[in-house]
Amino acid sequence: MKTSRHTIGQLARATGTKAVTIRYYEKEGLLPAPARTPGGYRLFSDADRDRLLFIRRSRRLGFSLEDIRSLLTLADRSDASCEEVDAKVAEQLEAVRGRIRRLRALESELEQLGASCQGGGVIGCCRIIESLSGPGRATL
Amino acid sequence: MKTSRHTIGQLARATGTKAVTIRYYEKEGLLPAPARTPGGYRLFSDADRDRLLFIRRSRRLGFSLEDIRSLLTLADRSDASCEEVDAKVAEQLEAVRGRIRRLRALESELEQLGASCQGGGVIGCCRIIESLSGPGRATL
DNA sequence: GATCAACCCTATAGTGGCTATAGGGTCAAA
DNA sequence: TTTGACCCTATAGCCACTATAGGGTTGATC
Repeated sequence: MKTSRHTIGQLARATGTKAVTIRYYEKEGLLPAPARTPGGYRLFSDADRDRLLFIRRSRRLGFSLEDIRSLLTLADRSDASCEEVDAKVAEQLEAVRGRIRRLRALESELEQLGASCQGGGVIGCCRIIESLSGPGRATL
Repeated sequence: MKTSRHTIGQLARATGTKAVTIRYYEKEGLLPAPARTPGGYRLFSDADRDRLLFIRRSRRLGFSLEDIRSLLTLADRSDASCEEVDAKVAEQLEAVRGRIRRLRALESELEQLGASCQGGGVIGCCRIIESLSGPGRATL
């Protein structure tokens, strides 16, 4: 099984990533500068493809590019300890849980707001607008 | 009770909004251009403060500035029907629920990922890195 | 009236993670 | 050689702010 070379379009289709995004990752230093054809087209190796898949999977899990940069650095040093990786995952999990909590609070506020309006009325007596408008607890 | 005038700093403190943000809302047309002192300082009325509070409450509920623009327009025409307002709220509620669903999926993926690593090991045999790295289902 | 700190002004650029556009060049098959 | 699909770079835009630079105003105190 020889190592094949792929154009950016092939890589894009194979990974579900847009070509512009791949170039962006390269510019950000997440992907190494690939080989080029005489005409300047990028030629990616299988290793490049694997690295890109790693990035995309991590992004899907909500990691920032900065996080992914660290994860990649760790992944490249196979003698490093697992602890940092573990910590990053735990941290991300906590961040996600925090976001869920805040969204749930939002959800119930919006439910209440929606329930206050039965429709058919006019703005003048709209409870939603009323409740967004005040009462102004802020005394200036 | 006379209408008082407030500097941007007073308004900022009263509404929990940074002065730069207030100026930004003005530039975006969400707040009207306020009165000015001879020296050019902004002077806000109580109506301005109420409008800003409306904006901030709506933002806290996750509405975009574009949504808020519509809500403000509706709120200003007290003879308009409630339906549009109601629809906006329902739409926002759906958006929030969608985000919660996606975050919950993320949460459980991250839980699995975290559970796969017991710590103490080295990257070379780290299940997390392994699982982010592959198996490459994408056959190129 | 001078001084001072606290406040305010505008304008511009940066954040993250892309996406869109303009204006071109390359490649491979027919 | 022509066509059409593909690729290149560079720049600007998206959202909702935030940060910074470089200055001017205000009002209380001396």
